[in-house]
Amino acid sequence: MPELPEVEVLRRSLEGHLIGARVERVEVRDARLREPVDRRRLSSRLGGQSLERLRRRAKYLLIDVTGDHTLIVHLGMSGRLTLAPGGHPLEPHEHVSFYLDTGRRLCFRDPRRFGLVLTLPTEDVAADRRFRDLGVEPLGGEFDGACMMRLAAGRRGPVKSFLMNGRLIVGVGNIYAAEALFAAGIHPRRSVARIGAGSWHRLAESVRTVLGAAIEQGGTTLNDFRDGDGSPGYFQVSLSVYGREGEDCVRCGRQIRRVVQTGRSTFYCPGCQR
DNA sequence: CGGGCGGCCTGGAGGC
DNA sequence: TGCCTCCAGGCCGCCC
Repeated sequence: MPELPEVEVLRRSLEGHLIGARVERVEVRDARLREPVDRRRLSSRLGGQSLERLRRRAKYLLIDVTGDHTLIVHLGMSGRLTLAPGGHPLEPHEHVSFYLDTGRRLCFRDPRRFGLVLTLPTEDVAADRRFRDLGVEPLGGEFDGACMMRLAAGRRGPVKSFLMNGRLIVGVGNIYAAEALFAAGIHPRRSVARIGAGSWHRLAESVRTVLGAAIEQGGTTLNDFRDGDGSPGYFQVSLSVYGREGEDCVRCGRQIRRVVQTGRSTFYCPGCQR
């Protein structure tokens, strides 16, 4: 479900409700996520602590708490993190619940259990194996066409795989890779070795523009994305190619195609993307 | 070393 | 209605 825009929308929507709140209790009902949830660590590191800051790195949500620890949440494919009244009935697949002194409950639910909930000492986050090899933030100041060109130097393989390689660039998943390539007029199968400076510049701009627009519109809700307040996003109506196989291209009128690339669907316009 | 692919899970959609 | 297959927004590790 969630790529960078969805996690950023989630972060922004939760921030106002969570900063300053204290965790009274953590309940783990099903510890079997992508990695087993460490119940005792979660409780001892979060219990009684206040939430101080919400950050995002790649598709991870990072919540710094007093006591110098950080709660790390990754939504995987089907995860959600929402606020509910403390006594509200459990959501389906609500595997982890954080009971707050505001009378509300932060609910982590994840039917497919590809998500992640863990804590680390704040000072250890950057060097942790999950974070140390992450690539550049596409909305950060250092990301531009020249940066992409450097990252692509000496590489081969299709540009779509390059865009989705989290060791190079983070946060761009299957939806936004397709949308950015459409916006830049680049065919998803084009080899990175055959992209010139002008195209890299356009692609970098497209990535930033698409991600930024998606954030402004509350993310993409295809099935189940919700922000912290339970509100869906609206960017799905702005998608030009993703999920639109057989429809007419908004720009040139030709039919959008779907192909499979490294096991995943790729949508593109054969007229606009070369 | 880098790229491709299967596997991890469950649920929803669509075909028969 | 029910059963089967396919497909899904991410990521890791194995294989070549």
